[in-house]
Amino acid sequence: MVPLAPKGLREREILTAIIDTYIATGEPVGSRTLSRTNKNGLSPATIRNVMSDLADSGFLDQPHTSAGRIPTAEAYRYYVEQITGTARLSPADEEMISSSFQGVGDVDEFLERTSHVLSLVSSGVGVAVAIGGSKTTLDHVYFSRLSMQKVLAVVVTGAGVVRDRVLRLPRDFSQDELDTAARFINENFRGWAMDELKSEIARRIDQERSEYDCLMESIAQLYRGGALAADEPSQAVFVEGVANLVASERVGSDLDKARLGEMLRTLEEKQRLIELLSAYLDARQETVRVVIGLEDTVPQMRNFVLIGVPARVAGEVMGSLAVIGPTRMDYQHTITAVSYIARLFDQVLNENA
Amino acid sequence: MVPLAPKGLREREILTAIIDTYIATGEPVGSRTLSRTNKNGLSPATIRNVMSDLADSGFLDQPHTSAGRIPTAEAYRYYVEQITGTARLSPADEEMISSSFQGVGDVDEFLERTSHVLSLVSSGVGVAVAIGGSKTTLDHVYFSRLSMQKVLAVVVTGAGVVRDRVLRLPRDFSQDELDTAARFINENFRGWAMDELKSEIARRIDQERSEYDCLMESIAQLYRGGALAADEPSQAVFVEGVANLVASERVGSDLDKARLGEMLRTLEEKQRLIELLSAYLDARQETVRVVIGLEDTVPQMRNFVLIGVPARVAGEVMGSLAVIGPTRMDYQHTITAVSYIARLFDQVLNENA
DNA sequence: ATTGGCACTCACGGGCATGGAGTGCTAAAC
DNA sequence: GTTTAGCACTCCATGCCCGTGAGTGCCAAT
Repeated sequence: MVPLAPKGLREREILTAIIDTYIATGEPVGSRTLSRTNKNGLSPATIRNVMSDLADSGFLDQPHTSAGRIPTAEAYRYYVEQITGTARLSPADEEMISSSFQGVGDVDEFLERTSHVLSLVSSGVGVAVAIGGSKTTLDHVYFSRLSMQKVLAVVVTGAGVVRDRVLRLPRDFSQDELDTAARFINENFRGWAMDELKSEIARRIDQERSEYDCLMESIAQLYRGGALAADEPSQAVFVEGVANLVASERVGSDLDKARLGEMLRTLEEKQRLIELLSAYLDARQETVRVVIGLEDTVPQMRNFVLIGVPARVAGEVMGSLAVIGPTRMDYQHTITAVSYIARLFDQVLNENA
Repeated sequence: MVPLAPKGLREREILTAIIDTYIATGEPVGSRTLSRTNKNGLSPATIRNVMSDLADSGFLDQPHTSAGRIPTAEAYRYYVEQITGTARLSPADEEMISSSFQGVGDVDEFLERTSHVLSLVSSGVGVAVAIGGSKTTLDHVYFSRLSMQKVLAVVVTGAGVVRDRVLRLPRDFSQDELDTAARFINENFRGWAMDELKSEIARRIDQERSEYDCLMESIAQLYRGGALAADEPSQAVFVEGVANLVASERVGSDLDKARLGEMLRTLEEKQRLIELLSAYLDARQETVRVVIGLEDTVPQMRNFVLIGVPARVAGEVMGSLAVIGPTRMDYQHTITAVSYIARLFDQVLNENA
């Protein structure tokens, strides 16, 4: 295991300077350049020695023998830890961001705008996914007959999330039957956790199989039709800002067409994104997580990082917000922006509770 | 105005052959190549003469003096007209496509899958937008109190489209009030066109301003809160397959990073896409429209074409389906695929009526 | 009308020299 | 012991040259 941080003060200073200039320029940085830019009047030779040490401890790489050095993943990890928590968003940015969420009513809408805003304030792709957590509770359901064997089911959860679905059922239902079924569910199960509710209904269906009454049979059919599927992975995935991947000068020029294509493809695979985010973002963590070294699990994302955080409303996880961007990015700014939006998320949607 | 089609039979044959090979190879095609590939034993010199004529009448271009010829927009238009209506989708493709729409319940879901399927079967980007046409009719509404001053409004239209919205209202409503308002609307306005309904309600609100009764006042507030906004541009835009823009070998290599970036940006501007589609796809037209020369209105889409069709359910336009792809594409296949999906759209969603 | 022949034009790719940036090492200076 | 200057060496990027190949346009012959 490589050491988590370089030992000496001098080493740390120089490493930070290298990363700063590399992020700014994108060119491998050499000792001469550094000696000129840096105020402490160290000669190129001295810096060379330090750089050599840093390379030995795994913080720097060189693309080829006679090129400058570039930071390794380890170096970025050190760098991010270094700057974490030191700054806040500028008032102008806060204003810009929070005004983007004016008039947002539900989670999906918020997430959609999130992906948009994140793509604007960062040099990466804004990603937001909704996870229908199994801890969501039922507020009420509503059924409406649309046509022969077609029923509209609306489920409102405790957190104010609304899901509607059109069900295709094996037999026709009258609106009266549907109302009765809805009333029964609402009176008996308001406030229940969705997964408990579902297993309870499954249990009752089983139990009363022999002495089927009409109501239970209706509910059984509605249930099998997927009426209560509000907690199924809702698959709401919002991705915006892919243009940044090609337009931003920050993304390495080594991103050739083939890899760019694979990245775009990956970003369009919603299931994949959900897995990716849930793999890296622990629901328990409160703070923004910066994942450097995405290529370990997603090879085509070499030189990309994930900056994300679980999105909570009143403590309950409703999804994730993240930026997927080039390692060469303004970490400071992006981290604070992601964090700020997560705070807004709670704040804005809490009013629903 | 350039002539719509070359005159001679020989000219037409050669033009078609040129376009075919250009679509296949992507290289400017020269007289020698053509003379070898084409069965009719014409010498390169003859072909050169014909090509020269075709260039004069505006069907061919040459990138530089000593290169082969490439088809102009006009040539593609001729080509598309030529092949229109001559072929059907292979049974395997039909099977693949129609199976992609298994279990689809509502318009948005269908459109989302459409964009996906189109991106798979074509070498371009699949686009599908929902247009809340003003001719939609009301089936019924349903209001539900979520919390203080927050109300869930669900609008079901005659075509079976469901829209839910969370309203933030100036005062609190009890569920009873909401039920009364919903009942009033449902009993009086079922089957009305949404825009007539809205102006009628606006009229009544105005008229009864003096002798406000309680019910009318509730409805006024719900209406102002946006309860009936089901026909507002629903902004549902689905875009998939942008990876094709970089991965497909069909897209011209002249698509440099800058332009690719602009295209991606354009494809993410939903409003822009809606305008683009509605500008080119006439709601009255029944058949697939092929628009060659997108660069006239959207400069960054040079060398791209739009293949689209309005999506109808029982004659009512619900949106548009389209492919935006490189001029070098399999027109035959894409056109039939788009057309087939439009037919499926009607078929699948008609069951809702 | 069609064809063969011929000179001319470009784009593309390989080979080669050049310049610049950077490293590593060693020996001297502080 | 740390820092620095000097020097040889490596490697990439750039620019240039030039040969090759594909293609055109034109003209004269069939």
